[in-house]
Amino acid sequence: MRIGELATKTGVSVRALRYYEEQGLLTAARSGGGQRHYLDEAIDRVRLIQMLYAAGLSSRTILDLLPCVDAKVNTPQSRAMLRAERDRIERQITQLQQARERLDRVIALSEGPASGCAYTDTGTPDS
Amino acid sequence: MRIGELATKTGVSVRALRYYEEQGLLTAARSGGGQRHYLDEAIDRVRLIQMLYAAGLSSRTILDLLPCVDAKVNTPQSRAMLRAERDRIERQITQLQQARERLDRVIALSEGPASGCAYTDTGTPDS
DNA sequence: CTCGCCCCTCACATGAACGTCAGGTTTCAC
DNA sequence: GTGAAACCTGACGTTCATGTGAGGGGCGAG
Repeated sequence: MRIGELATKTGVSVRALRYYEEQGLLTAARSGGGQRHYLDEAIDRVRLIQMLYAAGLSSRTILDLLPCVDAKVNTPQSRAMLRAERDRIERQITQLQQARERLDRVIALSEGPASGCAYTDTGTPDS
Repeated sequence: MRIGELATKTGVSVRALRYYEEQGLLTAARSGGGQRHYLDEAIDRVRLIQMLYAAGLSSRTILDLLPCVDAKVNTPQSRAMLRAERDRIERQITQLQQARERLDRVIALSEGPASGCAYTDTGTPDS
């Protein structure tokens, strides 16, 4: 499969895919004229990369972690790295939960007492 | 208190505080020569801003939300905005939890079977 | 062979949240 | 009143993950 198809199937832009390759996160075979060809596995790979990006990891960190995830590199260092990142994520989850609680409190206040708000407005009213 | 002290007390850089003001997130009185003077309340304000930044909100979004949080602006629109952001945060928490689970699985694999790893290495070995 | 669509490689642009340097002013302790 | 520390306003630099052309080549259908 060529790059456009992979882009479509993963919902990631062509540019982003080239960028992933540039960063060493994704590899592709090249056919005669230099066009990239991907295996089906690339789809999962891209989804994993996206997941880690969404978790706030940098491409550099992802590059370090990928060998641990798929090639099963397994050294004390790699385990420490994995745990470190997981802990980072945990801390971030905690922070997010605090922020959410803060917003929840504000929301409760605004919806609660003396708010002239008996209805529950579940969507943004078209402005 | 002047900007340097506020920076020290909040752990945020002077530059960042000026940036917050530039973005309309933080206001300061000016003394004769143009220097910023902050009330003690500014400390909490900055901490709130940091919390929201940490939750991944943009300065623009924070700017929109702050009036709801502290000036108690309370309109259907503001409530919808608050809920929208809280939901965004919730979704991000979910994504992070998925990423964490993924890492947990990898960690379990690497520490578990046939790993020559009977000890539990809780820290990064000084490299 | 040629049209059209997809692909290629530069390489500059973007936006967010600051860092950093330059050149100048204010404040405050002494 | 004076010198150093802290502050001021620009304004350009940085990093990251892309967006966005420009200019040119690959490749299957007819």
